[in-house]
Amino acid sequence: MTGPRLRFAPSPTGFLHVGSARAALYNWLFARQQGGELLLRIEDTDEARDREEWVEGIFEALRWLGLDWDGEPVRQSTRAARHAEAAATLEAAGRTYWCDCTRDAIDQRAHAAGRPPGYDGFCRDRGLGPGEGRAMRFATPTSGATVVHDLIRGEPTFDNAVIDDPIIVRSTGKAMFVLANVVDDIDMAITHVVRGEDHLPTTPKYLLLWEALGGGELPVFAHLPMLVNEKRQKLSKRRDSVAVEEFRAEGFLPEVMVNYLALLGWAPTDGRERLSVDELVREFRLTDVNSSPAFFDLAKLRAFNGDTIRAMAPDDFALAAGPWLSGPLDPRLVPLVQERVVTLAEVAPMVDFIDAEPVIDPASWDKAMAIPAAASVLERAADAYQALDDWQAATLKEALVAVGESLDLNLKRAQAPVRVAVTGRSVGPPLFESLEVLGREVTLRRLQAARARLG
RNA sequence: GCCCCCAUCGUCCAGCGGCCGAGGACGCCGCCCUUUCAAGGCGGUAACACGGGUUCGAAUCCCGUUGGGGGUGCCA
Repeated sequence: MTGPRLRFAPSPTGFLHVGSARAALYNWLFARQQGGELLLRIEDTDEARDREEWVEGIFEALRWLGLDWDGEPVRQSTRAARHAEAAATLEAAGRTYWCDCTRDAIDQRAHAAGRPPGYDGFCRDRGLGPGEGRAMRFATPTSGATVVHDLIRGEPTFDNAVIDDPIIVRSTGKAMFVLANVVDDIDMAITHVVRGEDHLPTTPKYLLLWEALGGGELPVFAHLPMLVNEKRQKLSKRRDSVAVEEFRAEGFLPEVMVNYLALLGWAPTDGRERLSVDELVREFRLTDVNSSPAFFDLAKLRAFNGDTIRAMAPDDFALAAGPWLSGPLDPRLVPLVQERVVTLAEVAPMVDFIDAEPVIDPASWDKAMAIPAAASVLERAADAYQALDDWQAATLKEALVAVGESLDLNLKRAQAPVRVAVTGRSVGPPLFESLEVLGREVTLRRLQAARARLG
């Protein structure tokens, strides 16, 4: 007995969004845990919307997340002959008919008859043959019921009478999604179909087609809860910015994405939330996945990312942040910055004053320089730093404490003008370590420039 | 309209008939620490949608209501 065979079957119509990534992850976790296989199928049959660049983007995003797959990805577009063959089989078995109804005609008939929208089987018995503007429909049973066996949802049951006859071959001769999907799953010997809940309503058609094609043992289904936005609507590529590639660019860590995504719809029962990939593979249970939709909470993702960054070895952190920086970050500042960022992209703006002249933030300036003694602080700090023997954080701090005392200011207040003068902002890494790295010359120049600016 | 799915703190989860006067995490609030900002420590706020059943006992099972979502394409 071989392991289960799963598939992730995205259509290349955009970036990989987090909902798809979550589906890919759950497929991957289950396959890896069960010693099965995860196949990749690119459903590129929508010429109007598919773009080749998205295909490579999907591969790249999956690789970044650490989700690998078995064998070469299957391009659905290369399987047209098999789809046509399957359609011919169904036609020969008398399970199909040709239809020349336009969408308008269908709608008008429904409206005129006061029936709900949807195809009415108008062409079922017209005996039409293939031809211009004619599509092939699959004749679904008019009685009985079709049951979906779903690991997550139990057994959703659909009356066959309410299942419309789907178009399976377009008038162009190309297979529609349902047919291609079923034929490919049969040929790829898929045993478990793990996908979004949005596919559940079309699953009975899938099942009926599978049986009509003699696909053999039916796959087991697991329809995952949708990922929703703050309005509790299904995440959409257009409306919501949720591309995996974007999170990557913003400096989220791949293991954090995987950890967080895994928890959207599933959790171990002991309450642990920070799980390694190995732990996820070991502990994940498809049957324990929730059935209710989950909101993708950026705040929690950020919390996880910050935690993980802080837990990194400083060298690893510096290495990881590299791509977001123009040059190397002084080792003395690495741990200080590491503790203060949530994403890797936040590193650069935090230390930009080191290598470039500070950009003065007006609000910070106004607040720090508002105290009457600000000018004196800058002057005396410059004097003290000019005379300082030992240019180190500890002595720099001592000297400024003394300056503060001479002006009756505590360090909290005395450091503010210096910080803004040197970094341009009121927030940033610890001041004295920053000055140490900056060096005497630059520090003095910036203190004097700020003093001059004060007038 | 019709079909299907869903329903525990603001959010994500735990709970699978008694251990629940409901637990954890994120968020939020307060306090402590503190050279800014963080981090850290401590404490707090906050939920079983509603109504019927079943049962000695229900957040947990059943039915209904309400609410939300998805589907209903010659898209996938």
